[in-house]
Amino acid sequence: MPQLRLVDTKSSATKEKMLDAAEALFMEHGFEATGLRQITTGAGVNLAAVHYHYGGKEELFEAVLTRRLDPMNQERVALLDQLEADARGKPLSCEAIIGAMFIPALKLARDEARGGKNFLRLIGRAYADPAPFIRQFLSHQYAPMIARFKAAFGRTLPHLPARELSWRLHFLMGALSYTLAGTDVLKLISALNPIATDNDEMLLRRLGPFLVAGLQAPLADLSELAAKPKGGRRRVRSA
Amino acid sequence: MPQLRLVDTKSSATKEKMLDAAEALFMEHGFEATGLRQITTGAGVNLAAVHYHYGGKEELFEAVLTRRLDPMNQERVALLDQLEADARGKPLSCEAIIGAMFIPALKLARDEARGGKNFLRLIGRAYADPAPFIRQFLSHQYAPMIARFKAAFGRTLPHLPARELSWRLHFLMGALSYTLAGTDVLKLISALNPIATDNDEMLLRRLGPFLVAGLQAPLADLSELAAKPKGGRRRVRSA
DNA sequence: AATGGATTCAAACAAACGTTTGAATGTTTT
DNA sequence: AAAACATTCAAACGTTTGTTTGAATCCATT
Repeated sequence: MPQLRLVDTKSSATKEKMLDAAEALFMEHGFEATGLRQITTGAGVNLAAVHYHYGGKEELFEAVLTRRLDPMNQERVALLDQLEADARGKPLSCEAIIGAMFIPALKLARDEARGGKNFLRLIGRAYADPAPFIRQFLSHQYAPMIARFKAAFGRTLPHLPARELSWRLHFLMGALSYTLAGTDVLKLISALNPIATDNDEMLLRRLGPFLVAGLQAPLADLSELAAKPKGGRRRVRSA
Repeated sequence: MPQLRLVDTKSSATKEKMLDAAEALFMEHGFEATGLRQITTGAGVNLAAVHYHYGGKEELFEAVLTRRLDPMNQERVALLDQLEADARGKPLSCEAIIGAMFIPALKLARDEARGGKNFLRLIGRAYADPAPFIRQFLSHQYAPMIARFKAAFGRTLPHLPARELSWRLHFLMGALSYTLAGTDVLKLISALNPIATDNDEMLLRRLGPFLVAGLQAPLADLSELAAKPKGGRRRVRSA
């Protein structure tokens, strides 16, 4: 039997060097815009090492994502399990469930050694990527966690129809993903500049109430919203 | 003097054919993954026409976005102006302002001739793109509209501190962008499948209450959220 | 008909892409 | 020491990339 320790630690040396370099470059330029030569020279390894250790560029990208996403989602589910165990059958609060989703992500965003905010930006970008292999990978990666949290929200908000809950989770993921990614254009607009000065702890304090209120919102329809002024005055289509 | 009409209509023929083909391909594969040769053969024009008419790939991409975004954002602002004129000094409702943001986007999403949903997906993807020229272009394109809407929301929610409002607009844009883009991974997950059967009108009815409630949420802090169970039981860090 | 500017065309450009190869080197087992 | 395996290496593979060029073509004006 081979000495697994030594073999693994050595091969892992180059493998991890490539992961680190690939992560940094994917974060900065995205998947398509990053070349394998940038990665390998950045990692100080040979070009062919990518195919030897991972099989190709796509598999390397998946490995970059898996290294961070897998533990984070496991932590999310574990946190939720813990909360539910502590509650002993009683439904959790919205705040608690949101926290279980948010805190592991925030911890990752804070940890510069694990990619920090830029890694979440990379995920946010991957979400919007039309490449089939990325979409397939992400859905496979997130499916169990999402299902788990949907069930938890369902117990906390029993009055909410299932489809409505699906939508609100959809909106929640949107706001959360956008916020964590932190790449959106709003940051570049002068009117919203003060955002940059906030720290991460503040962020949850602001996003939390927003999401809780949204999840608990009444089901009232918005028919009046469709450009019909309340006063009954017809809108004039001026020439 | 040359007959501008004929010249313009002729050159516009190829220019627009390229815009159409580029739009479709950018929507399907993204900016980086789309080649100029795919675009020009798809449009039935010569490869060099891209550089002759636009100057390069990046400028063509900007032209694709401008053609749809410019009118949409103008319509948003015009709608808001109209609402405020009708209100005669009285602050608008949150629903009304959200509608002014949402309806022009929804109209674009519905119009298959103008790219439909896929075009909004393209925008959503551009938001997350790290390429400097894209980020610079989008911020320049959106800045006036965002500032205008922020002022409107500020009048409607005077109790909200300016920074808090910035954040909530940030969350709102996230949820809205995510929803309109419709590309996110949630759709691929079986637990959330029924989403696909909804129509667009329903969408605003669901997103509206969520956002309104979020915007009007109280400012309460979420200190208890930080993984501290209410019962006072210490969390055990099992080995 | 001839001139002039606008547009299209086929062809080639250098550079970068992901991937493959086969020999050289390193490391562990027989 | 020798054999067997794992890893690294430089080099080249064939494509594809965005861009450029210069001649050909079109069209309106002179």
